Amino acid sequence: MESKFSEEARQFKALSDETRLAIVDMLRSGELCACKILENFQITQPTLSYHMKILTDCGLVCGRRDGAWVHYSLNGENLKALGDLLAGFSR
Amino acid sequence: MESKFSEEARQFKALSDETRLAIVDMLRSGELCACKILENFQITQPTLSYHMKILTDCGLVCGRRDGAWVHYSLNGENLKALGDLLAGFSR
DNA sequence: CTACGGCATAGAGATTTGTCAATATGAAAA
DNA sequence: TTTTCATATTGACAAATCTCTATGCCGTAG
Repeated sequence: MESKFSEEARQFKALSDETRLAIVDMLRSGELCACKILENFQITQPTLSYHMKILTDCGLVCGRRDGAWVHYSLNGENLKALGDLLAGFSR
Repeated sequence: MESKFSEEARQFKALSDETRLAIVDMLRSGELCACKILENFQITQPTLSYHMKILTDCGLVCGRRDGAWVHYSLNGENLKALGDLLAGFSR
C-alpha cells in the first residue's frame, strides 16, 4: 500500500502525541539535551527515549551525540517542508 | 493532564493516517460527496464514514448535508491555523 | 406506503501505540 | 578498574486505532 503521503503521514503521526508536540515546542528555543527535556515532563527516561526515537526517525528532530549526552534540535528543513504541505491545503 | 497542544495534537492525529491525508488532498479541488471520495479507495463505506468523522470532529473538514448526500470540504481557517503552528517550528 | 440509496452506528477482532520496570550500553569520573 | 551517569533497548501490558460485517436511520423515488 505504498501511498503518496507515506512519509508525511509518519511525520504527522510523530506530531500527534501531546508530549512529543510539547517537546518540539521546547526545542524552538534551541538545542537541548535529553535530561533537560525530561525535567519538564512526568514521564520516565525510557519513555522519553521512545518519543525522541520517533521524532528523529521521521526526520523532524536531529540528535547530536556528545560523549554520554545527546543534544536534540529541530530539523528546520523537514519541518518547513511539512508546513508547506499543510499550507497547500489552505489555499 | 490538559496539555497546551491538546487540540493541535488531535488535528495532527487526523492527518497521521495515509488514507485521511489522501482524502484531504482530494478535497483541495473542492467540495466532494462521500460516495465520490469512496470511489478512490479500497475501503468499505463504514470505514470511510469513520475517517470522515475523525476529520470533521477535529475541525479540519466540514460536512454539509444535502438530503441523503453529505458534501465534504476543507476548513481553510483551521488548516491555516495548524499550518501556522508548524511554520512557527521552522523559524 | 414501500422500496431503495447514501450515510452512520454497533460490535468484533487484529494491529499499533504509549507507558512502565528492568536491564544493557557506553562514556566519564574516581 | 570500578563506579557513576546519561541514554537506549527489551519485554510486558492496557488502551487506542483501523478495519470489517451487520444493521439502523433517513431522504427520495416509485
